[in-house]
Amino acid sequence: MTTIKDVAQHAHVSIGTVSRVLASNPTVSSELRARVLSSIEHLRFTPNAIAQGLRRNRNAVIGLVVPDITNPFFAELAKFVEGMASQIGYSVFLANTNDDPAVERIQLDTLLSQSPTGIIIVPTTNLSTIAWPETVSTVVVDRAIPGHQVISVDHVAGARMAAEHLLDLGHKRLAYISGPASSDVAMLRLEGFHSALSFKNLSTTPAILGGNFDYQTGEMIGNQLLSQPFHQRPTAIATANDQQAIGVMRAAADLGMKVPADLSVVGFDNIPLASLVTPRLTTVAQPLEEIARQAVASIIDESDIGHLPRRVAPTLKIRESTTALEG
Amino acid sequence: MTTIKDVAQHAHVSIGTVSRVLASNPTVSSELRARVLSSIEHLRFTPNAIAQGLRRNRNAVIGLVVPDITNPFFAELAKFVEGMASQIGYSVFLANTNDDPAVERIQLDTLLSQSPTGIIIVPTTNLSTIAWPETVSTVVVDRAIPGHQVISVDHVAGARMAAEHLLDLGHKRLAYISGPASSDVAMLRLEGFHSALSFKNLSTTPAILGGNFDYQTGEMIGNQLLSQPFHQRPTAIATANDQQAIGVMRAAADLGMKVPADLSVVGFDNIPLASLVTPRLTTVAQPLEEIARQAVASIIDESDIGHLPRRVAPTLKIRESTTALEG
DNA sequence: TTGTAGGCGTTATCAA
DNA sequence: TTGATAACGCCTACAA
Repeated sequence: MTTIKDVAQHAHVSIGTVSRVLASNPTVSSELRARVLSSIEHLRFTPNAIAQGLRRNRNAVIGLVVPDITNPFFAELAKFVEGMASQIGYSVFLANTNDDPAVERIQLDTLLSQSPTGIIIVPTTNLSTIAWPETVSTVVVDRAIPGHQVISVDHVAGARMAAEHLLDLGHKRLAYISGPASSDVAMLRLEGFHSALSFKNLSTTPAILGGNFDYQTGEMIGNQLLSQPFHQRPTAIATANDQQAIGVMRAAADLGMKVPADLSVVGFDNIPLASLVTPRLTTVAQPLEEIARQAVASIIDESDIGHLPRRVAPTLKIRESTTALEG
Repeated sequence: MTTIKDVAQHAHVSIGTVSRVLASNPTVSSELRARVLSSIEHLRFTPNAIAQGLRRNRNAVIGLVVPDITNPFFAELAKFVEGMASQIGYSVFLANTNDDPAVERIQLDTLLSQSPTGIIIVPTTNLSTIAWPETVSTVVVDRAIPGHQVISVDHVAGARMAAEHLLDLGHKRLAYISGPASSDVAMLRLEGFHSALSFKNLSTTPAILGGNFDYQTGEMIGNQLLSQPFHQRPTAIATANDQQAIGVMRAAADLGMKVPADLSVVGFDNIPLASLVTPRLTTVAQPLEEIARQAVASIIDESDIGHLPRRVAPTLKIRESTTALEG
């Protein structure tokens, strides 16, 4: 392993000078700078990030903590975060919590022991018990945690858009599949759904059922909902995320129902898969790249110390899984 | 930030002693050990991984380099790797290469600057130009790279199983959608497909078409294949991975064809989605958890220095997308 | 403008 | 069995 010392010897300068050209310190003569640069090139020297980290008490690393990287939504977030981070020379730690607070604690502890520059987290708990070193900045995605920077879509507005879309299509018997009651996101989206309905007079109150943010929940509750007699079952179902929506479509297919002819379905998140299932899923899109961009930026850029919650606007992607109610 | 020094003061011992209890060094008296342990507890001390890394010239970190974390297959690999790593106190770096050799180089450079214990990589190039420090062990997944430990599924056997399944069902006009010719994996799977056919006498030679390992390729080539006149188009299509297979099913649906009645489809990988699409996809399953287990183990366990390629056996998951040829 | 030296938190070697 | 102390590779006052 070649060090700053080797470079110094090779260029016939002191290690201080090498360090300064590494830091682009302007106080070094162009002559020496050239010599050092060529030595660096010649020796294929890369500064030891560990040593830099120790010295600066801060490693060029960003921690990304998500409930489940297998969830396409988080995978995409990870892709964007990793892309932006590596562009500026940062590495990213990936940590899965499996939605388990105990695991989350441990993950954060080992992450913090690495002195990351910052941590981007989609938390499963309220984190209040964690001792955050002041040196590591954090960005919370999707959830509001007191004392931390927050970035997320406007969940309420998004769910409202979904519900309004269904209502505009003439649907009256709606159902909503929510996420776990312990999830702020689930509650916000549910609130959005409700707020849209409060403007209309519906002959029947919509069924609200909750579960997890996964395919299984969608399939199970969908099956339950759609197994009801014709005149009771919903003509449209909105869900708290795309996985659930796809599960619902799966259940509908298993029951011999056609989407959207027999049933309209709207999801949330716009995961890549949403545009690939049959029929293509109408859904509320999160501007994930923008979220990742802001998250990384606010970690790197220390000038940005305002703890204002940032809400980014969702957009409704109308595709094939929704249609106007017939007759 | 509390350090080993603080602990030493609090426990009225030297920092050497604290370091020794941290290392579970048996040469420390049980009395002092107890004092130190309680001080550690009391001060909520966690050793600084960066400092340890500098001293040991090796950080408790594993690098995971994949072409695209958005690919469910790699996402699942990441989940398993991360799970096993964090269980033993290791963190994992995630790096996306986008299948770009130049990006891969840069990613590896910044990764190596962090002195990881090892790197698990699904390479896009042959890596020969990279200078690997001897201190960081590597495991290559899916591809054989001279000089590196390799773990992968038996691609040839897997593709052969898929082809044989189709032949057993009576299909005669087969087509195969391959991956990029630059990919070893694609070539091995293609070879497996061919080897199965060589046993049978087919009235027509199967169409072999190549593209990328993604939905789009499957959809595009599928469309092309299925747009042919009835008596020319294939009755069964095998693909190089599940995304392509799902793309094919998408194309079939768009053309008004039913799977499996009008067309049988077999994928490869068994991504989570495979069992959720309609119809559920018949596919060749990779034992991903086992691959992850072996990869992590061979990085941590230095006794395991044999560079034997390890091939793990695939299994065929027969689901709903394949059926016997009618008439 | 350049060089020297102290220290970041830890481990490991050497005495005691 | 324990306590000093010298590195590990780098940055940054401080001197020159």
